[in-house]
Amino acid sequence: MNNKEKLRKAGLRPTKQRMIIADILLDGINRHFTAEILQNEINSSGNSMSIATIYNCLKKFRNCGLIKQIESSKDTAIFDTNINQHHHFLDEETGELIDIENDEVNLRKLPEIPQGYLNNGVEVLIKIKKQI
Amino acid sequence: MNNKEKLRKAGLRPTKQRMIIADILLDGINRHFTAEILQNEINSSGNSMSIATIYNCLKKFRNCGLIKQIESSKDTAIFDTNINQHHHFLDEETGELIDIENDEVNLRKLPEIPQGYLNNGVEVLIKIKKQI
DNA sequence: TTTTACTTTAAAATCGTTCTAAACTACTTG
DNA sequence: CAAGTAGTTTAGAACGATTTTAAAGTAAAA
Repeated sequence: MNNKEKLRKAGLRPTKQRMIIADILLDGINRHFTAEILQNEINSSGNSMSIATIYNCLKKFRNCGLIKQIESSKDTAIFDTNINQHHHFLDEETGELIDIENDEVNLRKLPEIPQGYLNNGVEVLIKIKKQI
Repeated sequence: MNNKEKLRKAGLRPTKQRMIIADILLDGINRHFTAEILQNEINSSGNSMSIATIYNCLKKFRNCGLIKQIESSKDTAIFDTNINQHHHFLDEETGELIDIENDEVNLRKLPEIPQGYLNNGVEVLIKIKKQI
């Protein structure tokens, strides 16, 4: 399925701008990125785009499940092109994130989901720090 | 150990402002809060404090391990008075966080920590959504 | 004490992100 | 294909959380 079809399937009009971003993000490679990093990649690809459009686009892509936003206490939103359930190592010093595939983690025991709620995904974060 | 001693032990001068905040936060009750919520509690306690001081203080307290900051993609920093390793349910719609005690989660298998790094804490986040 | 280093403060600045409203464009319908 | 309309993009203004500034204040050391 090409990117135009992916956008259509997600209920998004395949505009010129969304196609430029889809061509960068939806290439099957797992990446963590911020709006600013994406803007640099757009510029490097010989295109340009208003930062407002980049934010709009990221929000739409995220809401459609084309990308994920990572839970992070950094001041800049971090997105992930890996939309499968998976986990992360986090170096809190540098903010570096490293993917952990889902099958590398196994939960023996999970707590009961609160009354009236459904499980909507489990994320394991392993904080790491450089050895001295 | 009283709060003055706790601050001293953490390497922080027990100033008037830090004592006010310590009296609110270090009462043994587990709470999630933002700088704004804390400011309201300070005001309710009949005190007042510059917002810059509140941020300074939260940063110092966090760096000393007196409180924790929660990994969250919300635009406001969320802190936690529970400094023991534990986990959370997160309702992404509302942002509500519910504590999960560490012994309610058991990991059968953890990935190998990357070369040159040490494990610095594991956090499990279970995203939940309201049943329809 | 006196000194020194650290802390607090109000106000300004900064930074990421969102809003606004006008111009534009993809899609629908006739 | 033409015209309409609903959704999109844009630059720039606005916003909200947080940090910086620089001056005044305070705790601890000498």
